[in-house]
Amino acid sequence: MSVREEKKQKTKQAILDAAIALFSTNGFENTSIEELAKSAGVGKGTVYGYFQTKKEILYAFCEYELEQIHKELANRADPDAPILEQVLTIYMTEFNHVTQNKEFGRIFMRQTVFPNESDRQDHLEIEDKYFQLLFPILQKAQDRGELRRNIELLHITGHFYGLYILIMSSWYTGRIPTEEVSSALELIFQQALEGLQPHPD
Amino acid sequence: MSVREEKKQKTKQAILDAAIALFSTNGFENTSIEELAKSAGVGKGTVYGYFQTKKEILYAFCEYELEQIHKELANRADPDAPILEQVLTIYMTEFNHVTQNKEFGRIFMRQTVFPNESDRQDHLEIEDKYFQLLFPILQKAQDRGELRRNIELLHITGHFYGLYILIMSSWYTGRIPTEEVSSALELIFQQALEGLQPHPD
DNA sequence: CTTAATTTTCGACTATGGTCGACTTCTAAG
DNA sequence: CTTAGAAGTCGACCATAGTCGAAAATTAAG
Repeated sequence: MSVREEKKQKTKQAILDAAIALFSTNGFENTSIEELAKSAGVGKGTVYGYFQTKKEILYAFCEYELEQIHKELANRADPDAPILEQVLTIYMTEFNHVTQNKEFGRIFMRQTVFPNESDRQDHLEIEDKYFQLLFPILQKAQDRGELRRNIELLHITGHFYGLYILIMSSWYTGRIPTEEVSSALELIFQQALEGLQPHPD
Repeated sequence: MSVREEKKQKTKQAILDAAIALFSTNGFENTSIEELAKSAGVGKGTVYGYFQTKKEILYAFCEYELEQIHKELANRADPDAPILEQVLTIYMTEFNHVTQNKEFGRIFMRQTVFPNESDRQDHLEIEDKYFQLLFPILQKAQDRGELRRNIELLHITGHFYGLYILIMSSWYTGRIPTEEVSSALELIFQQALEGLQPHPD
C-alpha cells in the first residue's frame, strides 16, 4: 500500500474512532463536527472529505455493526432448528447490538425504514443482505413443512421484519422494557405462524 | 374573545397556512424559518413563540391531518363488515392521506415509530387514539368468531400495525408502487389472519 | 384618559452543519 | 533529482435553526 493510501485509512479510522467515542459519550446531536475534527486531530474540511454529511459518519458505524451481526450469526446459525427459534435468534442478535447503543440504533432504524429519496440506494443494499440471510433459512423450513408453501419467501421475510420493527418501536417508546423484548418477539412471531383467525377444525 | 386572543389565533393560523404552502411547494428542508416568517407576515421570533422547533410546525399539521382521518373513518366505518375489510379501510384511509404529502408522512412516521426520548409522550397519545379506534372493531370481530379469543386485542392491533409500517416502508423505499399498496396490504393482512405455518388438517 | 403591568412581536445575535478554494503533501514521468 | 499535477488538508466563510432582550401592543385599575 502506498504512503498515501495508508494515511487515508488511518485518518478515516481516526475520525470514526473519535466519532464513536464522542457520540457515545455526548450523543449525536451534542457533538459538533468541529469538536469531532479536533478530537480526531484533523481539520473540519477533512472530515467532510471522508463523509458527506454528519449522519453518514453514523451510518459508517452502523454498517460496521451490521457486519459484526452477520458474522456473529454465521457462527450461531443452526439451519435445522425450528423456524421460530432461528428467526428469534437472528432478531435478538440484532437487538442485543442495538441495546449497546440506543442512539445509533434509533437513527439507523429511522433512516432504514423511512429513508429520504437520496438514501434509498443504501437502504436497498442493507435489506438485500437481510434477505440473503433469511431466504435459505426460510427455504429449508418450507421444505421441512414448517411454513406454508403457497406464500412467497419475500412475504414471509417481510412479515417477520414488520413485526420486528413493531417490537423495536415499542421498545423505543418505552412500551416494552428491555428484559421483555425477547418474550414479546417470541409471542408475536408465534402469533404470526399460527394466524390471527381461529383454525378451521 | 379578547382582541389579544383573536390576534393570537389568527397569527398561529397564518403561520400554519404559510408552512403548509411552503413545505408542500419547496419541501420541509428547503424552507427556512425566516422565509416562512416573512410569508406569514411575522418576525422570526414570533414563529418560535408559537412553535418550539421547526419540526413542531410539521407535527401540528400532522395532528390536524390525523384528526381529519379519524373523522373520515367515523363516517365510513361498517362495524359488521369482515375484519379484513375494516382493517384495510382504516389503513388505506390513512395511506391516502399520506400520499397527498409524502414529506409530511415520512417525518411523521419516523417520529412516531422511532421517537426521541423527548417526544415519547406525544407518540403515546397518538397511538392511544389508534387503539381506541381499533379496539371496538376487533372486539366485535372476536365476538363474531372471526378472530381467535386467546390473543389479547393489544397484540392483534400491534400485529396489524407492524405490517402497515412494513408496507409503508416498502412504499417509501420504492419497493412497492403507489397503485399496489392496497393489494400488498390486503395480501399481508390475509397472511396474518391465516398464519404462516400450514394448518393442521 | 393615564399609566403601570403584562403579553406579544421582532430582528440582531449565537452556534453549528456544510462549502469553498487556497495550501500542502505525495506520485511518477523524464 | 526536478517538477507538474493529482490527492488530500485546512479553516475562513456561508446559511440557517434557535435564543434573547428590548420595543410595541394590549389590558385593567384608578
